[in-house]
Order: sequence, then structure tokens, then C-alpha cells
Amino acid sequence: MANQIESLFQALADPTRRAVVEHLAQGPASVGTLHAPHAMALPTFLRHLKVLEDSGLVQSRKAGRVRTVQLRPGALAAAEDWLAAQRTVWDRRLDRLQTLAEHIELNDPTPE
Amino acid sequence: MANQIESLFQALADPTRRAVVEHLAQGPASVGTLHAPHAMALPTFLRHLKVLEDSGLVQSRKAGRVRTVQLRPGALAAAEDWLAAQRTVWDRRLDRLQTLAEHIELNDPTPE
DNA sequence: GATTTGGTTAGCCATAAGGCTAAGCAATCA
DNA sequence: TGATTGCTTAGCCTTATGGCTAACCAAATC
Repeated sequence: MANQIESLFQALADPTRRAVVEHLAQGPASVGTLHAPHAMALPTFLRHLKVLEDSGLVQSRKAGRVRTVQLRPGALAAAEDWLAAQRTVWDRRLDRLQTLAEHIELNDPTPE
Repeated sequence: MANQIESLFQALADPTRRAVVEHLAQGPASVGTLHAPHAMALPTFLRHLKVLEDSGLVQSRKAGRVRTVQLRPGALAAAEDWLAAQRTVWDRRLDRLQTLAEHIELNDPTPE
């Protein structure tokens, strides 16, 4: 599951792949359709799709000679959870600092 | 600020860097402290810190010979927002499909 | 049944990313 | 002031990543 997060962020780190995710948020699409707006060779694009699929963000199946790709519901959850978790701890800490500052006028948060 | 998202996900794509973020969520720390749990040479580790700092996730300043690093509040927001946005469109779509399915008995969208 | 179409596989190339050692430098400490 | 500590810089190496072309295969089409 830690490896899940790994490949998730990895997959989302590339602009082409994020664009594909955004496109797919509107609904499933064929490889060709997804490829069209991207100025790169199909094989190159296909590898991006593979990364997305390996990360679990996307799934696809082939009907005839057309492969249709769609988002996998819930796939973003892991990433969102991680981010939320960080922010939670963090915010709580900032609250504490804030409280502290109100007491001792710490206007230059020199740490540790 | 699309480039913001870019470097954000990029920064979070590496396990060492995510670990540093998790560590820093507990509070600011010196370079040495942050480095300790990681089995890699300091210079290597320093470059991870640089990536984090360049992405805006982290900031640091030097007092004497010690550099202290801390999280930048709100830095994760862009990433969270992007994820939330995708999920929103997506979920709405799935709702529509659900509705559709109730009408026409589309009971197996199972791919793979 | 030949040709197009949509995707796939294989292989090559250049750059980026992540790792290392060695050496340097400024602030402390003995 | 000399040694130690905490980082920093420079440079090198290896692998991963993102891009390409060429050739191929199977499903539609003509």
C-alpha cells in the first residue's frame, strides 16, 4: 500500500499523464481520442497510458481494435488521504505555535 | 501556477522526500536531524531537500552553521485542490452512469 | 482479398534523477 | 588556535524516463 502511493504520485508527476486524467474525468475515451491533443508519437503516448494503468489510476479494455480507457473510481483516494494526513498534523502544530506566540510574543519562529 | 502543481507532484513522487515531509509535519528540524534516519550520503540527501524547497513545500534558514527546515503552510493545497477537482467531476460522472444503469441494466462494466 | 485503421512491439537515443566520493568552508569547541 | 562539526560544492557514475522511428498485427472497410 505504501507502494501504491509511490506509483500514484509518480504517475501524477507528469503533465501529459495529468492531462489524460483530466480528460478521462469527463468520461471514458479511446486511445486514439486521448492521444489526439498531445503532440507526441503514439508509442510514446502509449507508455504514459501504461504508467497510468500500472499505478491503478486507470483501466482499459479492448473491443475489436479499439481500446477504451477509463478512470478507476477511488484510485485518487490514497493520494488524497496522504495529503490530508500531512495537513492535519501540520495544521495542529501551527495552531499550537499560534497559541504559543500569543503568550510569549514569538514573532521570529526560530525553531529547535 | 500549473508549474506549481508540476513540481509539487514531482517532489512528492520520491519516498525519501515524502518521509521528510512526514517528519517535518511534527515540527521544524535541522538538516542533520532530518538526514539521520536515511541511509544515504549527506550530499545526496541535501539535493532532496533542495527539490523540496524549490517546489515550495519547505523553507529553511541558517543560523550559525545549522540550517533549520520547516514546512510551508498551505503548500500542499495546490495538490489537494487538483485531486479534489478531479474526483468531483469524476464522481458526478459515476453518479450519472449509476442512474443510467438503473434504467438500462448496465450491470457489467468490468474491464481488464 | 487488399487496404486502411487503430493499436502494439521492439529498439534506439538524450536527458534527468538519484546515488557516490572528495574536498572545502564557516561556526563552534577544546 | 587547532580540531571538530555541520553543512556545501564539485564532479562523476548508473539507471530511469521520456521521446523517436520502423515494423507489425488484427479488425474494419472497400
